[in-house]
Amino acid sequence: MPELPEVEITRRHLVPYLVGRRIENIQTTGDSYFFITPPSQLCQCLPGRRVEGLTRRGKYLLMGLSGGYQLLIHLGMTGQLFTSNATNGRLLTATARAALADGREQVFEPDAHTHLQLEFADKGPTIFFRDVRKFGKLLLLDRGQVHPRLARLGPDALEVSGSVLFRATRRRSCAIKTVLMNQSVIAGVGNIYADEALFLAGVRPGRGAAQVTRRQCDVLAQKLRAVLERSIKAGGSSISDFVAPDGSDGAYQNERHVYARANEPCHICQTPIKRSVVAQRSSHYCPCCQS
DNA sequence: ACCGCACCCTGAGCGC
DNA sequence: TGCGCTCAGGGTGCGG
Repeated sequence: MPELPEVEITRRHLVPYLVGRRIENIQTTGDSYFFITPPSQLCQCLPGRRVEGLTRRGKYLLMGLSGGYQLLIHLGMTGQLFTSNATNGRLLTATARAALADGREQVFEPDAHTHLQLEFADKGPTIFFRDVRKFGKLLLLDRGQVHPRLARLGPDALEVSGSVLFRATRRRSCAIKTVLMNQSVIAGVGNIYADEALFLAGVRPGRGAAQVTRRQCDVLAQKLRAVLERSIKAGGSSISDFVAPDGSDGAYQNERHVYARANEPCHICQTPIKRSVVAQRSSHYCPCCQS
């Protein structure tokens, strides 16, 4: 489940593999709703273009292309971007794993879930976009076009302040966790890091947003930034599908305090972690440390 | 303006 | 043992 840290790690890994290279050819799977821009149009527009940059807005990646075009990528829940020299067994078929064990050069074999392949004029590593559940999004933006979804995004979660959070929580009847995950309030926070930051701030996910004090908003914003920065350092969370572009797994899942730890003891007070549903999402908290 | 819900899709896990 | 069904999972857009 890629959230801000996983998207940022993906971006950092891919920059050296993308920027300055010229796309020669692309391959796609067939029309599907997650291709906001139809594959036929991508095939027409992408080849020949040089990649000029790769930036991130919240959980979105923006690949800058020559001619002023931009490819907008959202990884959804199970989206993966990786290079053809990635060697994570979870990405490979049995044949490819055997080849790797034999010391032969590993070749990722695109499967039915590999929706986009970028091949480059320099014949170097290919870039793959794979998404089993198809919750991701691919969209080509024309010169100067700003997608409404991007325009609506709030400040990046790495830069969120207590005052932004405090203002957003006033006169709202929803739960504090709903506010944290609202991308137009803060861009980049999903279920895992919302639960973790709420734990560190001592606030229950289901607490009414308007009941959170100014002081708690400051702490929450600070913990949120800390948790995201720490996860980026650890290589992200590889809880289900996340694999970095070089094939490495993240390690942040080993540092989790509450997420997906229902019934396990709290790291602080040993009370069993509780699971509840907030905003239609499973939420985890310590009933003793959080109020 | 804000909130809650349906929907997108597939694999894992369970029951028969 | 094997088949088929149910549901989890997160973000977004839409309807109320």
